[in-house]
Order: sequence, then C-alpha cells, then structure tokens
Amino acid sequence: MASQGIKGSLKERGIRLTRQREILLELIDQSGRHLDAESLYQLARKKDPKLNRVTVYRTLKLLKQSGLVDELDLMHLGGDQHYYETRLKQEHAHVICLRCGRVEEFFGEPLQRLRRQIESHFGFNVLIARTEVGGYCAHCQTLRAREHSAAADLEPAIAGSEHIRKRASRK
Amino acid sequence: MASQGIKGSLKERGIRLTRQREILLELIDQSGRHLDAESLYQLARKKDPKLNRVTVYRTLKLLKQSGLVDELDLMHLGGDQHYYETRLKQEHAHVICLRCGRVEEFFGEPLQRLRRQIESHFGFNVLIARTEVGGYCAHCQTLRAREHSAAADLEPAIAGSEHIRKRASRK
DNA sequence: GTTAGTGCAAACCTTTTGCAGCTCT
DNA sequence: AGAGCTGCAAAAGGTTTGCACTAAC
Repeated sequence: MASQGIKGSLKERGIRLTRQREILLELIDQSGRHLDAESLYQLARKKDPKLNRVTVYRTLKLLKQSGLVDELDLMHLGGDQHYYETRLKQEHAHVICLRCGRVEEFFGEPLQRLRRQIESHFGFNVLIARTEVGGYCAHCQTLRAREHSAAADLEPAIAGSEHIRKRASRK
Repeated sequence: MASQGIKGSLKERGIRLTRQREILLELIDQSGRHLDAESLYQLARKKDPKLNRVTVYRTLKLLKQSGLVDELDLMHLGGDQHYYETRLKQEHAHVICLRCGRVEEFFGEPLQRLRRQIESHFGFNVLIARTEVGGYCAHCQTLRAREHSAAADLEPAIAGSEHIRKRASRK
C-alpha cells in the first residue's frame, strides 16, 4: 500500500497524521482513478461526514508541495478542476479520450528520453514533467465515423469534448 | 503574420470578423509571450477601452474550439488561469522555471516520437498533445545553491514556486 | 434584414483565507 | 502545554451565462 510510504514521509517532517489525513491518503491511494478535490471530498464524507471540503484542499496542497502527489489537468476533461495521483509510479503520460473521457497511462522510454534531452539542452533541472494527450480512443473513432458517416468532416472540434459533462453542479 | 491564416480560417466557417476579434487576434499573435485571458484583456483595453472581458473569454473559447489556439497551464505558474498561443508552430514542450517564471520552448524529435508511440500503442487518434516541465533553469540553480548554501537541502519544495506571484489581484 | 456577436450584470465553480476552537504528540 | 489542524463562514480568482442592444454580412 503506497499510503504507508507517504505516511512515513510526513511523520519524518513533523507533519501530523490526523484522522482526516488518514482518510484522504487512503482514498487517494486506493481509488484507482484520478480524483479531483470534489470527488475526493464526496468519498471522504462517507467515511467521516464531518470532514470539511476545506480540509481536502489543504491536504491536497500539502501533499502536492511535499511532492507526494502529482496534480493533473487531464485536458480539462470535466471542467477546470485538478486531478491528483500518488507520485510513486514511473513517469507516465496521460492519454485522454475527448469523447468518452477514458484516461489511459502511457509509460515508455520516449518520456525519459525527452526529460534527459530537456535537461541537457537547457541545463535545466527537471522536478516535474507532465504530458497530457487528447484525442479519440480506438473505440470512439469507430463510433464517430458511424455517427458523422457522410457528414462532411471539416475541422474536428478539437476541444469540444462531446459527451463529457462540464461544470457539473455540486449542489 | 499568422493571424492572417486564422482570419481566413474563421471566414470560411461563416464566423464574423468583428473589430474586437481583430484586436484580440492581432495581440495573441504578436505579443510573443504566453498571454492569459486577463493580460490579453488589459492589452486589448488599450486599443479599445470599451472591449469587455467577457468578449475576451468568448473569443478565446471560440479559437480554442476551432483548434486555432492552444491552451496551456504552464504548471500553474501564476495561479490557475490558462495561457494561450497560436497553434502554428511545430509541436513543442514548455519548460517552466519555478523560481523565475521563465518559459522556454523545446522542439525536438522525442516529442514526435512520443506521439507516434502513443498512437500506435493504443490505436489512439491524437489531436492535442501538451508537455509541460517544471524545475529550475540553469541560472536559478546557481542562485539557489548560493542561497541555501549549507542550509540542509531536504526535499526541495516541488510545487512551491518561490518568487512567483500567485493570485495577483485584478482590481 | 438577419443572425451572430457584444456589453453589462449577475451567476457560477473552484479554491483560498481568517479566525476560534479542537487535537495530536 | 503548545504548535498544528480543523471547521465554519466568507471571500477571492477565474470563467460562464442571460438578456437586451448592436453591428457584420
């Protein structure tokens, strides 16, 4: 369980491991998907109805600044919120289908290669690297072909995710 | 001038070329830096004090959906706003110094390579790809070394950009 | 003359802040 | 005990929306 490592890392730096943080850490680590602050809050609320949304934001900020979680945008998949994942796995790119919203992860050497080249090219010290790719997954390509069948396929609406809900109300 | 191409592209699709849009297009194309909506608005206001902030947002949305400009986050350099650039140049990564805020652009084959690999690996149709890299530029590395000189260099505060202003007030 | 686009005000979503009270160590 | 956290309320920052008026074609 990755959250163990994170807990240790926090303790070492004199950061308190509160009940709320335990809940949030566990959720971020186990959910298996990319959570945004609001989803995380909703999940956390089930385990502790008193836990406040502000605490979620503060915890995420803490983890982010400590370099324990990475913050993603996922091509603004569902609005302008951010998504989070634990920073344990190898560097990877996020591949987002603009139609169905599915997110794939791509590992592979071009990423390392890119990082190295940037470091040597600029004498830059890379701390975070984020690659996000938007387009259509194999499945949605065929679906789209069927839908628009003969309908003149002018410029594909690049940022116009079709079935993805934006700005879903919170209330 | 790149904005010519954009203007043509809009006309073809029956989109009106208003005075406001001309101003904004010209600015995005010529500023030479990555503008966010607010900066663009401030610049546009000098040319037409009546031009409204809302029009800036609506124009950016239009251009983005038409695939004529790309939207960037630049590692949330100065807050949570977005930055824009015309979509003409070859694909490139943005390399952002978290200390001084300088943004470099990296062209080069690892990017193309990455894109191709993702396409073939997932059978994915890539429309937009965005790579943003945060860290310290050569100059700031030496400055930091001097500052923290012997000061135990624990975890570098990854997302804690030091001298970069966040949430600059608009009013 | 139509229809798309603008400005204004007000809403909206996401995130942050101030402060009093609570709780880890 | 005391610094560190939390919850609550309120604000901020960034962006969108409804609607009447204006301007591009």
